[in-house]
Amino acid sequence: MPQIKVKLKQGKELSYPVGVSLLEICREHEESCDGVIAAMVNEKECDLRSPLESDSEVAFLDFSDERGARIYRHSTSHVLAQAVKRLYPGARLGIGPAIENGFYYDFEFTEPISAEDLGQIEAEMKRIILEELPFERREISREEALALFRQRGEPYKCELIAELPDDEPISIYEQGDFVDLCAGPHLLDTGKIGAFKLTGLAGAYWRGDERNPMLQRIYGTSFPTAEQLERHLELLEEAKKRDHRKLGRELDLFSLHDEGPGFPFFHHNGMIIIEELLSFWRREHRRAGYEEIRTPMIMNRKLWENSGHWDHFRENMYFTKIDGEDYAVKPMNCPGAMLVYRSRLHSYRDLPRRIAELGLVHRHELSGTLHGLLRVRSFTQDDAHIFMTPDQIEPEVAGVIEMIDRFYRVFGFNYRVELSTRPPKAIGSIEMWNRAEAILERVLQEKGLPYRINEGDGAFYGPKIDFHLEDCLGRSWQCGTIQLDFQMPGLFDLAYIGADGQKHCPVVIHRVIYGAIERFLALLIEHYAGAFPAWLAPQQAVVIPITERQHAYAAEVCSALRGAAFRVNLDDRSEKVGYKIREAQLKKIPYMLVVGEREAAAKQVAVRHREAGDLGPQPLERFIEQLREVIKEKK
RNA sequence: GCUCACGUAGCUCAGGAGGCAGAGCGUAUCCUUGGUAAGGAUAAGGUCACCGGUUCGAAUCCGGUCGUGAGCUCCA
Repeated sequence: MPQIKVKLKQGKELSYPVGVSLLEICREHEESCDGVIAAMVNEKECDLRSPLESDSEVAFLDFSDERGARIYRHSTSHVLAQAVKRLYPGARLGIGPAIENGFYYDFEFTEPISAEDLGQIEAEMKRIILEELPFERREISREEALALFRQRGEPYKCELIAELPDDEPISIYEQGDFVDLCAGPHLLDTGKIGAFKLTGLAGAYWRGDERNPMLQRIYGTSFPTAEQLERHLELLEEAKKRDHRKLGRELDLFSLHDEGPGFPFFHHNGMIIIEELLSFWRREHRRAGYEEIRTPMIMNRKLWENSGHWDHFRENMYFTKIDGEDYAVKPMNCPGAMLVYRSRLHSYRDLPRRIAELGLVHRHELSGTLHGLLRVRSFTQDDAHIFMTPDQIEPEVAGVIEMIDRFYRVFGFNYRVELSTRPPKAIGSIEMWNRAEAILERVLQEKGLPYRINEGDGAFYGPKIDFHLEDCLGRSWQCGTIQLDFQMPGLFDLAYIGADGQKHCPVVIHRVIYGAIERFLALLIEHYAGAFPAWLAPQQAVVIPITERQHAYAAEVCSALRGAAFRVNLDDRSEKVGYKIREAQLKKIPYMLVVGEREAAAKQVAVRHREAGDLGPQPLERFIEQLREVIKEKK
């Protein structure tokens, strides 16, 4: 019998007869096969059941490997689909991939199901797991596949098969009475699934297109052990405690009202944080050579026709009539900045001209997309438009990338970068777009920033580099963005006089750092779980007298701190220290200054820090210096 | 906008086969002056989201509207 060479990850080289299965190799050479989910054969994911036909490099995957976890959960989604087909034979299958931390499967039910039905489906899944049905792969021809799924009444599967590329082998996986079109690989059998839970039910358009029918998507997750599942669910519960909507109410930062859906109301505490973010922002921007302007909220329709917004953004805009003429509430700041640029002549020596604006924009977003402060209908962009000569593009884009990185580091945010390319609804020539995209890509590569390409997601006037941050549940939100624009300066007839004495059209970068202050604040709340560093904390310290006899001294301490420009309050209610401390902890105030008889006599304060606890007494002056330092360092 | 779910006191939530609206926290007043995460007493507080229907009677059942949540689509 002919032999093949098998090289294992550990470097061992073995010889086996052709057709040996990965499972046999695993049994011989892995300490335990229990946790092994699938294998990588020459960098390709494979079922353990599959035979080896030629010399191969083999590595086994368990749940700790991201690919292993994905295969594990994908197999769970097949069990879900099997359970659904047993309970609802008329249900049609959509797709059922693994996602981050779980999986989903889309179905079209004859009658919509509700969340209460998930329990029954879970019970059926448990039965399927106990049946230990093997996942069996088969490769079949396109005709066979179409016939099979047509006969089983699966039009969505047929649609997928019809669109598979010609050279792609079509594989199906069978487990007992269930068959699914699937590239695989899968677990050995359904019994290998340890613990799972169905976590949600939602609508989802077939193939993500709103013109298609809406299917019902069942979400779930699975883990090898019940303990791991339990821990995951607990982590989710913990994460929900950081939710900015909950903390925003508890810390009195902002509120949302039926009277203005999507239009947030900021309270005093929220305003303090915003003001700190903005003054930091202004300092940094002045230093980086930006000027600041403010343009009107409402401008004439003609401006929006000129800018292209009327044609490309109208469904997101609000309108009004003034003296019988159409006006629009600005959804973007760029046209205003264009007018400011155009209000005087420019020499190439004036460029780059960096014009910033903290502009409040309004956009009509679909009601179903509103989400706390993360998705609103009015928001403040920390915008700037950089007017440049073409040869200034790369250094300016690089400068903005550095600035965004500098800002996000201050808060300790990890971010993800995307390059968004030409959308279907775009203005300008394809050549311009290609050029602009190439420039952005080049700068990203020079900066060595890892990035993902987001095909067709650019603004209508140009491609962009987007910076994404995550919320408490790991959902990703676009914040910073750098958009390159060769179109709008031309539409507004902008010019500068070049070294050659001729008129030239400048290029523009649209960019934001925070993105929207509202969204950034929401992410900050979740990032810090409401416990803001002292420079941002609405209240930086609270003075806590122990008895009424220290009220006068406490008031003195409080006004000394206020005199030093700190945000401090005096808690002179007739409550016990423990009570006041508990309340200050819950309000996440960084410093609590307890003053009793001893402190009053020695002109001291007993400092308690929100996280570090009791730090003991110290002279008031020393505390003031320390707090000043902490605030300056933004720690 | 679409799918499913939800809407009871400032907050968190009970309850309700159709018959006087409940708790804890918070708030107010009084007592208590207490050394590092909840001292005690009393009280106030709700057209049960809104509009309509069924009914002798609706917070409860039905329909609609608005809002909210999880997703989808869309986006800073």
